[in-house]
Amino acid sequence: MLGNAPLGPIEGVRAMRRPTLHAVAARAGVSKSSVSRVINGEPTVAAEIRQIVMAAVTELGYVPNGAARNLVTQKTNTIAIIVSDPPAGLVSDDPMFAMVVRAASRELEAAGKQVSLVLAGSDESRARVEQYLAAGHVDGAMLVSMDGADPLPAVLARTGLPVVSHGRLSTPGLMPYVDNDNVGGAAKAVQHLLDQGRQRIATISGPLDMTAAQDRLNAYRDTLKGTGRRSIVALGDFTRISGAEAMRQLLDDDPRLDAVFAANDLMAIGALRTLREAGRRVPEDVAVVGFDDIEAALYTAPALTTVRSPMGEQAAGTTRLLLELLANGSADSVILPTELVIRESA
Amino acid sequence: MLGNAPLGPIEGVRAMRRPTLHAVAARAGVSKSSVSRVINGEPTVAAEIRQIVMAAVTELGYVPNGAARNLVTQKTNTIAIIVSDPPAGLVSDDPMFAMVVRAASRELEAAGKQVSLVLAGSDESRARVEQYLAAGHVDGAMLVSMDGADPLPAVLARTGLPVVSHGRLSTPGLMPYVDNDNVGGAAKAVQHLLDQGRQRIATISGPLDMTAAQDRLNAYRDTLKGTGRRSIVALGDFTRISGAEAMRQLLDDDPRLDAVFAANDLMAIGALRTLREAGRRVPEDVAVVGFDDIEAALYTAPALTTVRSPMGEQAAGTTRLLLELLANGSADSVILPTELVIRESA
DNA sequence: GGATCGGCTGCATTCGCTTGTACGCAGTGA
DNA sequence: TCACTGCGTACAAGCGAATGCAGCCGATCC
Repeated sequence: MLGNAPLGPIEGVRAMRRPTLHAVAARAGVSKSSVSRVINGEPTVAAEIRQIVMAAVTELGYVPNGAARNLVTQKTNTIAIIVSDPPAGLVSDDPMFAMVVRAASRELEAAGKQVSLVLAGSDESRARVEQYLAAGHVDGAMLVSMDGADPLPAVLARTGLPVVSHGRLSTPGLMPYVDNDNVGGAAKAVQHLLDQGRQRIATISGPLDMTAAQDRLNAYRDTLKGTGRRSIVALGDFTRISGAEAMRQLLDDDPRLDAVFAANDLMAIGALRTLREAGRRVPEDVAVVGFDDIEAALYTAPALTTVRSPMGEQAAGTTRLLLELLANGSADSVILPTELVIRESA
Repeated sequence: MLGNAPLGPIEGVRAMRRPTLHAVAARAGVSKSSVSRVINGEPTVAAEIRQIVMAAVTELGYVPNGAARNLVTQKTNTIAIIVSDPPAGLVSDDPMFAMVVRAASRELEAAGKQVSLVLAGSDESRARVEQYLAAGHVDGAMLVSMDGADPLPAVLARTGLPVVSHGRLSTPGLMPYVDNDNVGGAAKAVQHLLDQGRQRIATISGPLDMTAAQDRLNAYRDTLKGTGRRSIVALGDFTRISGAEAMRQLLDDDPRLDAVFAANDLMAIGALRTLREAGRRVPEDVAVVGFDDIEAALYTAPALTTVRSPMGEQAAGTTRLLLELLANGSADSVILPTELVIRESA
């Protein structure tokens, strides 16, 4: 059906086939094996031959065919970054996505690996992902922001493919991961509010099928425990809009609250808007603390007090973990420290 | 150096080789060709045989090997998304990146294509990109946010690989693209400020090696022309911090300015912070208009008046353009309309 | 001077799959 | 009954590169 461009719109030199190993060998007057050895930098090649081959390579502009190489070596030099995709329509400018994907890609490219980006959304697409990985397109995979209900991690772990996770998974022991100290960070945030003498401290939680949200909520509760304060919880999903809505609900539930700990900065930003609309001053009337310390936290009015989680570090660390797993066959999970950053909002 | 896992940490069933076409054929008692035809959904297969083959496939859990398939078909079903990467260290939560990569990935996966994400940063990495594409790893590529100085577009265009660009390139005619109406949008923004009776209208420009920044700056100048107002320009690089700094500089240059058009929302957000620090009220003292209408524009205080550019649309459109190019051998560039969104800041 | 050794090369096989071609079989018309 | 269609199937030839193995060479040793 395709092929020799019968009268297609592209005319002229229809991309004369790229030169092959064979062509280079012929040009250099040596065997294919020798060319292959030169290309792969094997030391068992006479300097003179190496020269001749290199000359032929540059002359012909030879580049080894990836598919052929993958086929025979059974390796692809490619790593999949698998990101759970929010339901369609909900296209968000999630800073997490940008930071993580970018940092991980950099680390992988530095290690000479190629990156295959996979969005795991619907069930259907998840089946595709499984097929894709089973087809041997990649040497390993890195999971990003999987929720607890997702069956993908378990499936992947069973394939025998080296896999690591960016963030702890609900099901323990499936694969190594790099996470940050959500519990410690959230505790510091709430403690800071307590230290300020805040009496009614609410929280806006993330989606509870994600461990980061669970950890942060639990730490909030644990830190409040024994202080005589009750916990006031609203549920969000880590988006700005959900933060704004949750804040509205919190104000309804307890109009006298004087502090809010949002489980991430995006929701904190949403909460700030609701508070402004409600005529509450921050931090005088209500103190707000976020989590993550995304760049935007520096630009809110007032600037956001938050917990710094080293996202770039975490992504790079996860990548290195995978590379280690690939090299050694094993790797140990890592927890990165978090730190309170005090600005204006609390 | 590697290979048969002499005494590596991974023990036990070392992933018994995946079944091959051959194995399925043997199990089903037919030839490999028949299995291949069934797998590829060719109609010239008897229903009975198809059944038997399918049974064997599911029984053995067969998944065709990607590399082998790519090798013989000379296609990879993979598209590269090539994003110019800011210099290391400068890891940003660029909303553009998230939106574009996500939208494009979705569109590609919907079309059954796999996505290869490539960060083009240093010169060295750019050479790698070229090699990668020449190695036949992908069927086509999509360029994102290339600056004018980047030689990559020209190189790629010469390889004969189908390539499209997200956003117009400085060098015209190299490849089709999808852009949005930067000129029209910027004109609307500035006109809005004029309509308000603003007298001293400044602008914060983006990096001038990008066409989007050029277009927006030119439209600013053209719109001001003939109104008796002079143009006041500061240079940014599309980041928040650069917006904040540029705003500081503008206030130095002309303390009496009463309006600013920032070439994107991120810089507008930075400008808002500087204005707040300088004690200027927005919009009473200084009106601010941004560009892009990223989600964050809804959450600034005051909410940002801006020009909506359909980023997700643009990314999806660029993807479809590439698919069309792949299918037809040609495709026409597209310009998407932009629209002024009036909120509180102007 | 002849056997041995070590360093390089080239040959042939292999990876797993697609596809052009030859061929078998049953059904049809003469 | 036989040649003729046609549909479907099996066979075999690659796709392009990596690699174990044999063989060639000159150099070394006795």
